[in-house]
Amino acid sequence: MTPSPTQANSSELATLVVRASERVKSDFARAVAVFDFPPPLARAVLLLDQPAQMGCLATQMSCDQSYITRLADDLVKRGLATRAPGADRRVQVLTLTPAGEDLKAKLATAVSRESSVVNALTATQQSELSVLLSGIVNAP
Amino acid sequence: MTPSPTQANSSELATLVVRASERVKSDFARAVAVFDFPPPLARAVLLLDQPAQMGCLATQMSCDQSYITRLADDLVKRGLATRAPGADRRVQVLTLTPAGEDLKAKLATAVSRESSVVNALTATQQSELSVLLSGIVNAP
DNA sequence: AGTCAATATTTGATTGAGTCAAATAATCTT
DNA sequence: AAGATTATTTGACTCAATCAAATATTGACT
Repeated sequence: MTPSPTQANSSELATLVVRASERVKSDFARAVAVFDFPPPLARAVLLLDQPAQMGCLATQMSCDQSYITRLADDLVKRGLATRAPGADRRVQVLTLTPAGEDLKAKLATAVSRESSVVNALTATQQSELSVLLSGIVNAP
Repeated sequence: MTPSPTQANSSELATLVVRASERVKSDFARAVAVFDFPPPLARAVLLLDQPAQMGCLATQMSCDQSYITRLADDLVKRGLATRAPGADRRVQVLTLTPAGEDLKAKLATAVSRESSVVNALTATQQSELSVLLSGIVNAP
């Protein structure tokens, strides 16, 4: 029995998903490289909408908390954020400095400008894509 | 001016693409973990349809050639492939051993069984997705 | 008040996936 | 035959991220 076309194509489709993601990531990396910024750090800056506690950031980035500690070290060293204990003094609250807010705005613009997702698809296509990918992400 | 809905959603869509890819990769990793197999090595095995020269494999996996050297070392050490000089004696040709072919078949089955892309989308949805992602991947 | 469990962050060590540069070997061009 | 090109290999290294253990604080219970 020859392999069903569905099976052959599904593997190609899986690699296409991965390649699209690599494209998204490289768009992102290229956009932030201009600012001499490692992508994970840029991601953290863009997620800091309001002062956030570190564990929360770890959840959003779905990574280990200890990794956030190191990103935060870097942000503070660059003068882009401050770390201050919260009301509950176990937690540390990260807050962007004015320089951080400033950079965040520039990053957002650059990232959006470089985004193939934005540039290559119409709004309609974008929402179709969103539906399909949600199906994958939310699969059991 | 409030940010246009398009701009807000495009960043979400970008992260959705990345999350879908992470899902695809973790499906893959879970499928091959049963065989005590690092994902990149499994990927190489699945790409070895016919005897292939190493540089070619590097192109397919879009990675540095030297990385293929190390994967090949591992495959040979595990008795899954042999390395033999080709007609052009600069090149080394990788060929799956019977054990390698055997494992490859099992890997293919397991990977396809675990694939959310297969399991969560209808055939029609899969081809729609393919069109949209190609648009991203082939963007200028 | 005092103890015990749970939560948040930090540090040091380590892993995995890969790159880069230089070395070697073989082939092609002239 | 010389020099440029191509394929692979090796050693050193980077980057993103995790794990395990340590520390500090809080909450719950008695």
